Amino acid sequence: MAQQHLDGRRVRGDESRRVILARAIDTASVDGLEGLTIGRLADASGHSKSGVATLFGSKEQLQLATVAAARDVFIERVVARARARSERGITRVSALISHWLAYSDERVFRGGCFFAAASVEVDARPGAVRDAIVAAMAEWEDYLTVSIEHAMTAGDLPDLDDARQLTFELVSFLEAANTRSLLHSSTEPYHRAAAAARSRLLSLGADPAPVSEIVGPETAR
Amino acid sequence: MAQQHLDGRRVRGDESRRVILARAIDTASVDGLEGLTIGRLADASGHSKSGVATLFGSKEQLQLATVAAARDVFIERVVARARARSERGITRVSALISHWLAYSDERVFRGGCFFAAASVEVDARPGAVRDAIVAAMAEWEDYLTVSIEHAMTAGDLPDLDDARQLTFELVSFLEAANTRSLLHSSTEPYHRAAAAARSRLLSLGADPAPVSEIVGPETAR
DNA sequence: TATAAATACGAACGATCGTACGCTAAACTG
DNA sequence: CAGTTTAGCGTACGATCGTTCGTATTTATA
Repeated sequence: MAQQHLDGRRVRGDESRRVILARAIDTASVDGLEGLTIGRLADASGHSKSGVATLFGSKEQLQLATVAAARDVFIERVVARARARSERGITRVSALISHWLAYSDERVFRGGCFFAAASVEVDARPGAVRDAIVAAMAEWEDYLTVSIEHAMTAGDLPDLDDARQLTFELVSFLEAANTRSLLHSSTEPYHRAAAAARSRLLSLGADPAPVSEIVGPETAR
Repeated sequence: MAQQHLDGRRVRGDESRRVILARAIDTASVDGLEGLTIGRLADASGHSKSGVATLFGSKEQLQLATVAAARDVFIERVVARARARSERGITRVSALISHWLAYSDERVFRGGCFFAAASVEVDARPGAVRDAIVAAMAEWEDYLTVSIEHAMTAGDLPDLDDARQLTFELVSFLEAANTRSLLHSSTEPYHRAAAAARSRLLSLGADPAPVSEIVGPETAR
């Protein structure tokens, strides 16, 4: 899997990149990917400006590395945790929703969901960065769609002809809650999103028990 | 209402501001309010850089004027048109949704809905610009909520204890459709949003006839 | 008619941006 | 051991940013 011979130079560089990217994902979630600047990242991480520039090559490559780092965090906080704590079926779908809300509410990124911010920033601007955001979001929505299809196969949900429609509706609630929580400095939107997702799944005849585990903040965990 | 004595100087300045702001709302919908620059607006509108600076005073005031100009466009394209073409009740609610989708789909702003872009940009950045965005969005959501309450009073919808919950769900669909249409250069998300809103209203027992008038692109109008 | 206000311009300011160049030190490769 | 690659720094470049200043022009006001 990993390289056989660890290159000490690359190890050092990877660690530097790791530290810098940890700052970058927070900064970008607040100021946007365009708001990332090499100079400020250098100051914040104790490197020189040209050092940061060397480590990433160009601003666009820095942005792409930031997207990749944010994707790792998202997968760990939402997908991996939901997988570890739920079985396939409606329970998994509920867990994905609940962990997404917790991920946004807990401000894993300082400016809320990184991809909610980035997708809106780049949606009208073609380029490699936009392509990376599109790919990451498609990955997430595909995973949620497959999870819904598993719930259908398990008989937890009726056989919808278009699981993607339900995915669209659920992620709509999640992203709207993220933005409104930030705009109004309130956790109420998370409760609204949880209630909306719950009632939508119940309207499809899902088992009320796992669906009721879609929770907003306060009671989350 | 208006001033009695028109000041010829102000008339000239207002016209200049009008032309500049027409560019600004399009630019901001693509590059964000922070992406607005006085120099580029000057070039695009045939004014000098210092001329634009004089007309607006500061960049923040330019951003605030841009938000106000975008609000005017939104009210005309969505609220005023829906009011003119529908009666109070579920018909009005459907019209608001349908006109919102058309407003986004027709790219009244080059980068899609101005407020969808701006709200996500400023949601984690306190300041006067964010306050203006919050106020404009609250105005819109309040209007939709009141329209829902009118539909309830008219008996078109059951008496929900919380009309704002339905508002949250509906605007979630609209904004998600806007972003996804831009990200994927597709009109499909508008059909998804229309279908989602339709089925949500039908699940509340609304009259299928006016609800079916919530339409995506192609068939819109 | 004198004064003030508003539009508009050119020029310049200090700051910050992304990038490039030259260089050193360390680590790997033949 | 010689040569190459990578990390990292200092410096400098041209571009663009928001803002300020001085000045001219037009219009309104006293």
